[in-house]
Amino acid sequence: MVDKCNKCRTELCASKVPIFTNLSTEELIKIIKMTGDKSFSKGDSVFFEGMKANTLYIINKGKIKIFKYTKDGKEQILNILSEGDFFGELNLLKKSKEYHFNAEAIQSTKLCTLTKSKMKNIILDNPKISLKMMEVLGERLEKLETLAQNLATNDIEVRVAYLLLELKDEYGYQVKQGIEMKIPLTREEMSNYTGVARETISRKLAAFAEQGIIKLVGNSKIIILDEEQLKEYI
Amino acid sequence: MVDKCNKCRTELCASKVPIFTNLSTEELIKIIKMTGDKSFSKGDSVFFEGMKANTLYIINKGKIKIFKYTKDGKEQILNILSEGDFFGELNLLKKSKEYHFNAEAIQSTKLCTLTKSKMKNIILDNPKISLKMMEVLGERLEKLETLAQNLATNDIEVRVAYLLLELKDEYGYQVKQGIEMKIPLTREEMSNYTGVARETISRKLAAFAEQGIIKLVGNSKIIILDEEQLKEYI
DNA sequence: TCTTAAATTTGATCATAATCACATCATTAA
DNA sequence: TTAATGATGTGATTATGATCAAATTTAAGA
Repeated sequence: MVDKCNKCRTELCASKVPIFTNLSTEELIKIIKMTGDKSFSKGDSVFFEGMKANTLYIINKGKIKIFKYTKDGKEQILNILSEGDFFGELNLLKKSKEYHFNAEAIQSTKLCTLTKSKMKNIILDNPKISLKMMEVLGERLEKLETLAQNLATNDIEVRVAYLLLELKDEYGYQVKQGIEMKIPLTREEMSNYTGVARETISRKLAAFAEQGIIKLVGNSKIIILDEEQLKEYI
Repeated sequence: MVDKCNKCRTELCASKVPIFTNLSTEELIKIIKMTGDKSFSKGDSVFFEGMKANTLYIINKGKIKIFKYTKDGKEQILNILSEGDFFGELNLLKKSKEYHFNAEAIQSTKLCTLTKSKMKNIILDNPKISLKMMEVLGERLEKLETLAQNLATNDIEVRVAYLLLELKDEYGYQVKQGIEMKIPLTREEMSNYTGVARETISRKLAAFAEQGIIKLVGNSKIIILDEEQLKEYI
């Protein structure tokens, strides 16, 4: 029973995480035994900005949006994380003991949890993990730099084109017509990621569709018909 | 002669760098022997986006701005780095072999240089360095998240207030009237950091001065008279 | 399938910062 | 000190996206 559970957990959680991929099977099992589980429904909060931070979360299934609130109460989405991604990790290293952003499930989501102290032990036992983590942090930095660059751009079409290409990288798959993607974001969340009003997102998407660059199918499916033209905006 | 040089270098470079502070004196000297030097005048480029990345830079003296270009050719400043900061490090870990941003001296600047392979050796010899580096990367991530949050804010006064408070943390010192700071940024660079037009920066600063929140002295000195009121914008 | 609430789109108006043009100021070097 | 040059400030205009107010569409549940 325990074995079955461990095997199942191995397949579903720690082994999926890039930062753990260098470890031996024994190490992995040791880690898996330390993890806990938590389930969240769409719209549930994992934690809020300002809450005491003592847990590292690893996404087993589902999607999490990471965001902060701007002065006027609007949420600014910083990242959308999927299966295998982890978050809450910065607070493992820093003096600060509070999360500085909010995490909320945008789909039905299962998370594995590791306490701060257990994660520290794992890192101390396996120094290579920190190298892997640095790599992941570096990628996240680069992504945020690009986000900042785009938020600074006053040309709104550039921002929307950037959003579409970001989504493509994460959710796109080839179909006859072009690259189809089932997006996990509502128009409002697209607005909160790009800093562009919800109505303006609608209008720009409609304009792109008009030009034959994309095709809108319902609310959550977009097909990129002409990727090259989209790229020219950036 | 060599000893004197090493001692001098110890004081001026590697020992200043937070990621090296845990090391023993012998380790430090070993590292210092590996570093090279480079000097830059105000306005000189250290490297461009797309250039082959094989060097880690440590700031010995001066200031460096890190930026990317937006589609329309405007520069978006991502960070202003000072003495003790390092940059170019992400490329030590990633497959990517090219810098993905530009670095330019905004003051007369001296840099210490470490090649990619030498830095790798140092990390392998001293696993604790990677923990320190993670901490620094985490701080940089947090800063960028706040930058993104502010660039997304459509209220321009919020962005300018944020800029002033950022500058205060880095360059402010108490005087009778309030907190004085000698800013290393031109109005244009403030514009390129906040994503707000240069003229608008001028106008908003003038408005803040009008309200008695700040006092402008020449082009590069600002005194924050009422920090609380400034904070209320954020 | 039908119902219904929520999400999205569309239209009209408005506010505001970008832009352009130029005046003024500050700083550096002679 | 004075040029001379680059940086900054100011005014007027304009463009554009935010906002408000419906209308419409979508999607989930009965």
